[in-house]
Amino acid sequence: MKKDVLKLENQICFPIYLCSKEIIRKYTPWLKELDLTYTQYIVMMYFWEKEKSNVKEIGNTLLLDSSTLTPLLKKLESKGYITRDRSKVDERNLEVMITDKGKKLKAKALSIPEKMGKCIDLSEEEATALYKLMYKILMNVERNDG
Amino acid sequence: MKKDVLKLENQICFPIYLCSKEIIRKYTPWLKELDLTYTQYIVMMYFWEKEKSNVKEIGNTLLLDSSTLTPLLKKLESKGYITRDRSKVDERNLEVMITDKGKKLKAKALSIPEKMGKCIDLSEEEATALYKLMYKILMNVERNDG
DNA sequence: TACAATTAATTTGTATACAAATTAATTTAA
DNA sequence: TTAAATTAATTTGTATACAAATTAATTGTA
Repeated sequence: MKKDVLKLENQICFPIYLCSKEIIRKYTPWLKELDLTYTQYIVMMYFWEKEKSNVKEIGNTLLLDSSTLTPLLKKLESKGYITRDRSKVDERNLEVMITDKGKKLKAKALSIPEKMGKCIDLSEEEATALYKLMYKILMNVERNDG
Repeated sequence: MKKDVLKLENQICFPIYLCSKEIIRKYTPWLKELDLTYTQYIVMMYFWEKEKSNVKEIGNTLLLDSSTLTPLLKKLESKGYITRDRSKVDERNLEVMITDKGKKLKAKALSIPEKMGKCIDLSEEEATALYKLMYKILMNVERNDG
């Protein structure tokens, strides 16, 4: 009896997809207190490390299409967390910069990683192994295409 | 110097989110040949195992909200892969059933898991470890809520 | 047995996601 | 030096996702 390769149970991608969704669902109420969605939170984390950037750079780091970022960044701008201005050097580029309000938001987010950590509840070794596997897959998947 | 818990690099959820997205992106062109999206593919895999179901059952298995499934199932119906009919026993339930055309689609999908496996490119041990970790997280995250 | 509570699916509203087409600015090359 | 090619961001179109509200059917109970 040959193994059914299309059985859901035999898929490795399916649980990754589920995990991603469930984790984001878990974040949602915590992020709601900061008036952020998960993707907006990722973008804010990016700006807590890097004061100034542009759409292309953000997209390269977060693996988000510019067409996803454009409305998202407008949203963050409307909340006062970032500014959006065309570069004077090259007007094709949009300079995106975090505001003071955006920087202050970080303090409110400080408790979230620990809460999520408790929720995920992996040992140090498990988390490290998972981390490595995820980046290995990312590397491999990206190997051949753009 | 204390570790910055909000650094993107220190997040375990972020690479899971990236992996999920990148894997789905990788599936897309292969599934396009079957006229399926990734979520539609998941639902079809479900029906390749279970001929008949309903919205609630599908949602419980695939962790998809009924409001996501309603339009998706209508789409699969319009492609002729499933049928949708109110149960005569309890008209609240929608009986969803795979068609012959839907069953035949499986043959065309048979090569996809191997292609994706090559793309992910993990050893047997790595894949097993990852699989276990994903289901552990799913279990843990679901522990407290509904 | 009516009426309240529950249940299943749908609708509505908001926010991703990404491919493809478009726009506008800059660079390359004939 | 100007037309073609490239580049960055936006717009458009389609498809998830899920919470909250709604609708319709069934069940529980006073």
